[in-house]
Amino acid sequence: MSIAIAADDPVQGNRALVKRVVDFARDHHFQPGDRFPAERALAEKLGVSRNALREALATLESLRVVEARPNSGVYLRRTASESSFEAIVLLAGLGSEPTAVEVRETIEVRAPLERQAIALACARRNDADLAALKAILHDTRTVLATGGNIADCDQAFHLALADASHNSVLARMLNAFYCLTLPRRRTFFADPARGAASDRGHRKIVAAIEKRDVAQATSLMDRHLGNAQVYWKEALEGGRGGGGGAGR
Amino acid sequence: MSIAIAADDPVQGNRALVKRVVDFARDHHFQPGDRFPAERALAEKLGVSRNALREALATLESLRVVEARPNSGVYLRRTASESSFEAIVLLAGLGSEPTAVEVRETIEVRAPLERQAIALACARRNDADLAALKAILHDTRTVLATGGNIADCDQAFHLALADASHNSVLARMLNAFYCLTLPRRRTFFADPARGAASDRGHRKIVAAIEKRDVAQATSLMDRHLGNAQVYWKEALEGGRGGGGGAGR
DNA sequence: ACTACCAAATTGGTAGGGCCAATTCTAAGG
DNA sequence: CCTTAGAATTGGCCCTACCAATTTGGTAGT
Repeated sequence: MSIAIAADDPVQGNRALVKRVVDFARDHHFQPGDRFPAERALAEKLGVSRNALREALATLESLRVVEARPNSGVYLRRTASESSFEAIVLLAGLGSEPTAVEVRETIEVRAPLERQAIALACARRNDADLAALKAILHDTRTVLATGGNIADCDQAFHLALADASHNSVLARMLNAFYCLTLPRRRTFFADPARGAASDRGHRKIVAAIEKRDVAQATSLMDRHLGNAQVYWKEALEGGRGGGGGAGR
Repeated sequence: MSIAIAADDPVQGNRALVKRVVDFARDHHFQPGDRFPAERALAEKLGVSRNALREALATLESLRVVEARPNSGVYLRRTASESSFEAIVLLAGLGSEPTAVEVRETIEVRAPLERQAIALACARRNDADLAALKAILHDTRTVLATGGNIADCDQAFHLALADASHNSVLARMLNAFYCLTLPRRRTFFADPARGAASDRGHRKIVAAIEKRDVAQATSLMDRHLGNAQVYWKEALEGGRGGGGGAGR
């Protein structure tokens, strides 16, 4: 597939510092609008130079997580309405588990996008797209036959699907959403039954895309996303640690 | 309304430097994967300190526009598939006009999100949401009566609509999309006829939301977005400068 | 007691210096 | 021609210093 995965490289360098700054806010029970210590003080407290801290703050500011007011201070934004969408992905990749509300909201956004992607894929997919999808299905079968974990295959499939929509913005966003649930996905697919079920769903979807049957394809995708919703609901209501869902 | 608008503050401080770095890449006809000059050299060429440049690069890296490889250099990413969604908004705010492809792709992503937002709004809107929407409609009428520009009212309306979905992720993303077309919107609404037409559409949508009529509301929204598509198509095909569309 | 005003401290923004570790390039040596 | 050791390059990081704007505190005048 053509899209490089984020997952392990979101600002890999100062990634750690960015996380520490976020942790600082969390550990101090920051409320939206709260002010961080002065850069000099915070840098000393974190044991880094002011330059390094400022680069981390520049990152957080570009993600709209914080706001730096000249001659005043650095303030935590009202994340609910002001912070960047990518910030959620970043924070998720940083280790902060998403809350139940974030998961619900994310699913509500992802669902119509997946629906749109598959609709566009039906209309625009070319032979190369189809071949790529089928190749991934073949790989998946091989992995399943040996009892392996199909997490990588699943990711490849969804990326190929997003590519087939021939909309790079859409592909990017779906990729971001996918990465959001990456940590749980491998655990999820540890159960071979889930892998097999996922594979069956994928095959039906590819068949619908091959026939360019939009109605059938979107219907199948809706069912898939419904499953994802169920999994997440169980995982979150059932105590957060159940190794549960990362829908397909 | 509750959401603060991005528009004029995306990293206001080093915003200018970020733009200059992007411009540098553009002016030098950078291709994806191309390497920037060394930080020291680039800082001198841009007439800024290395620290300031590094903060700008940290911003661009967090937006996945560039990638810094230690002991190697800073490289331009394959923006089509690797750069952040927010990067488009940033670059748009920086003055770079979106390309026709970007506009098409953006509309294709925005449409299902608006659809989802209005569906959720029908299900979850409370009296306060409805009151906010109606208050905006009232303001709009006042502005229209005096022949003013309803760009601000339009923005307030869409923000209130996004808020009524009670999904902050969705609201954030729609806000970002809205900001993408902000520059053209005021020009668009300079024509009072367009403002009046937009207002009529808004009123129908509010009525549908009040009745919690999902089918009616989404249908109305689809029609609106269809208009938007037409406007953009005209604006882009008709020579890019037509003062055209920022369709609601 | 209240106000007006000025100076000191604070703060983010920026500059420029330096050192390190890893990579890459280069040239000497086999 | 290949190997290898050293030099140059590069991003990552730290440190000090200065600036402009704001905030803060006290002081003098009414």
